[in-house]
Amino acid sequence: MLALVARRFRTLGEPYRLRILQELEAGERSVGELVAALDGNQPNVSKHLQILSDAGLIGRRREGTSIFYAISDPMVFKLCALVCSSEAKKSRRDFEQLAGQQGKAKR
Amino acid sequence: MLALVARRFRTLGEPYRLRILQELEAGERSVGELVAALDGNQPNVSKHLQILSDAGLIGRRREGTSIFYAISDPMVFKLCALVCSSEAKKSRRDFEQLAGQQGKAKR
DNA sequence: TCACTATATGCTTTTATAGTGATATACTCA
DNA sequence: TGAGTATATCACTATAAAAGCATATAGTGA
Repeated sequence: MLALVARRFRTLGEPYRLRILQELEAGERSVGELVAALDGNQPNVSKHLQILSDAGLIGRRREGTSIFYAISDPMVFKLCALVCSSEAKKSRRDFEQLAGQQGKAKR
Repeated sequence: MLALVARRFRTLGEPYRLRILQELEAGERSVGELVAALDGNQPNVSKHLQILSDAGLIGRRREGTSIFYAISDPMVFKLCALVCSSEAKKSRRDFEQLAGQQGKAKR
């Protein structure tokens, strides 16, 4: 169970995959569109899409020879929002601590 | 920015670290206590604690020669809860899809 | 069926990270 | 200050996952 959760987090722990999700947040995209938008190479994008799809985060739909991917579990954006706000807090803390140390150093 | 978020997810993408967090959820623990509870070796636990600490998820407090770690960002448990519920949904979907396929195969 | 396009997969190299044992550091007490 | 204990760090090995290239598969239209 714990391993499953860890696996899910790891799936999200790749900047490139987050970029893909970000792009898909605006609406569904074909592989080609993603490759163009993210300036990546096609096999690599396909592989990341496979991983996201296996994790159940995105879904696929065929249209002619193209395949369109779309977010299937909007939870990911809640997760990102939580992490972002937490990250912001941490940055503030780090900054204040740094400022505090410099204050001490001056005395 | 995106890289920071990814990094945070990756920090959580390790079963052993999740176990540590789970253990800390019950209250602060010294390194030795964690090593005993998780049946791990000390250097490894220390390294994971370092990583969690760098991410700002846990904090440290010294008491004599012992160092006690404790959750400093309870957000992690919200994250886990979200992932767990999403994981449960996915499992249900997978199961139903499998059941559907078997139904077809029988005909 | 054949050429063409879009996407997926296999294979190899590279990189990142976990685990492990030895050792260093920090603290306490005699 | 020296012995003893708790924790951290170093150096190494092993493993997993990403990038990249070549190639396979699936669909379309002539």
